[in-house]
Amino acid sequence: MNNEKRNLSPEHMDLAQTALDVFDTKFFKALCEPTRVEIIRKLVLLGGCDVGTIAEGLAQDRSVISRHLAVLERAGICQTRKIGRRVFYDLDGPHNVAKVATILEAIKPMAYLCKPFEEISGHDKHQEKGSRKGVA
Amino acid sequence: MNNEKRNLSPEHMDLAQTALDVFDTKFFKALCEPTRVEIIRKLVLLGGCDVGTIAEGLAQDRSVISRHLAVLERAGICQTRKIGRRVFYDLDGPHNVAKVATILEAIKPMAYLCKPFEEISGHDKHQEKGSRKGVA
DNA sequence: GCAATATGTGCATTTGTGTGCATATATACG
DNA sequence: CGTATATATGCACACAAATGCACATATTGC
Repeated sequence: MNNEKRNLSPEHMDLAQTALDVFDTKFFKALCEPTRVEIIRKLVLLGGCDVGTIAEGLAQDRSVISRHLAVLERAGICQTRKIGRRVFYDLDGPHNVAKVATILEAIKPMAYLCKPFEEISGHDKHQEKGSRKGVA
Repeated sequence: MNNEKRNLSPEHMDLAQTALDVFDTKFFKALCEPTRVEIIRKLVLLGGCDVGTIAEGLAQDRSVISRHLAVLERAGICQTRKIGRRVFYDLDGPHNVAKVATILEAIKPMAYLCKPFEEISGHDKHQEKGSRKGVA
């Protein structure tokens, strides 16, 4: 377990800090669930809908859809508006696009700072003999 | 549960199709885990490392880190190279940036196609009396 | 007021995931 | 060859998340 740090340049440190700050766990987690993705698809197609309409045709119980919608809202992916006894959910498109754009900007330096095995291939430590073939 | 679909324009259907096709569940899922994010941070800082070095200083057992690295690799986030008895993991920066860029391109139309409650506010159905205040 | 409808919540069950330990496998070293 | 080191895997356990049912709450319409 060698501990010599190689890439501790300001650029790398900034990338490690900035990039991972924008990794909104709640945002990613909300998008991991197949049912939630289906809900998003439906919202794209139908626009703002009440819970009953969204749950229509989906396999899960309305209460489950309601919970998923709450997750999406807490992640900032959609907004709600109560009209009478119904609660309408709608995607916050500008917010979602802005969030992904922010992430992209933050990780962009990774494209040239984290090229896989760029330095290790030319490195002179830890070479077990005859093992480094075709490194590049 | 009204079922009248409102936004079934070609643009919305294309968005629903294209955008959600690029929602790589494996990719998002890999980024949900705090430990995996820490691993990524370490890889940014140190560059390509063997498992032992990565696990150094982290709370979890090496075997756990090894598993997390396997998840990251299956998600395409990092690549591996075996050198001797060690396995080096390194971030695939170009791939990761390209993936996020693809997602951003796919969801961009959402910024103007999914403005929350744009149509519902002016819609004439489902108005329970006196409930729609300040819609906009 | 009461019945009907829409949504959210408590609870129990199931499923999935992270974790650590022990161990198997692979490679290096002597 | 055997021993030491590095990594991955099998297994068991803990904990979180998804699910469905029943029910509470809120609102409409009579």
